[in-house]
Amino acid sequence: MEPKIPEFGRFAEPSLLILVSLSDGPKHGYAIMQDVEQGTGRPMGAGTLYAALARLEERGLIEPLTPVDRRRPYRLTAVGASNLAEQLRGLSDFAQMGLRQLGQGPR
Amino acid sequence: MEPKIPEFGRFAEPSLLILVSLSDGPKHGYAIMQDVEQGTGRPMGAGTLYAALARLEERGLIEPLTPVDRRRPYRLTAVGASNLAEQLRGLSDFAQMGLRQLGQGPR
DNA sequence: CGAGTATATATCGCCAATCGATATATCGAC
DNA sequence: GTCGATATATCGATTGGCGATATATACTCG
Repeated sequence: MEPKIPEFGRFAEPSLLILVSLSDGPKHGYAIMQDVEQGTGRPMGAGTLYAALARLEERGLIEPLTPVDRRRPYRLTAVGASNLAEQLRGLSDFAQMGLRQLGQGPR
Repeated sequence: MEPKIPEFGRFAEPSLLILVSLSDGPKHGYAIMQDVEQGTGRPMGAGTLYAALARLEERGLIEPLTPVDRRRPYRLTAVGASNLAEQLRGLSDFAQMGLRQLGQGPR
């Protein structure tokens, strides 16, 4: 396990999925659910989603926009975006390294 | 979030780290700890490690070899290896997709 | 109009997993 | 013989994910 890989401490799958979805532009919760389900093939339960949204906001990675009707949209903050980029780079490096070590070329 | 990405349900960071470490060859717990710490820069506590090892064994992803002295080495099973490969491929695809969407080329 | 489905958010409780701390024992070096 | 490194084990607290349930509005089709 030679190469150093950067921070991706306690990376929560649903949270990452949410951040990636939001990197496409602001969305409200339900739209994120659909987007993620459509992208992964697996639905993300409402419990998971809204809990994760609350945590992400609390940590300043996303921020709420002004609600339209019943919709409460969120967008990535600058911090959230750079944090996401860092995590994804770390994940990518890690995956590449792992695959290399497994003896199966990096795709 | 267009492209479909394969299964990597509830991917546990420490477990993945352990599997990747073992993909390099059989190791006992303490050696895994050192390997991971050296590879990530962050130490993995003993609690996390041995709990994860127990789970991985229970699920047939790793198996114990005959102990030498105090050392209880483990190695990847075939199932563990293919499972790991699958997860890493999923992670890699996911990371690539996310980075692309973030507008920062795939490295 | 009325029924049923889709949209939309919220919350509760269970369980799985991580983390930090602590315990215990052996080994090697000095 | 003491100290630090090696080695494994376990406990308690916290976090986080998941499934279920609740509630309300909007849309569509007959």
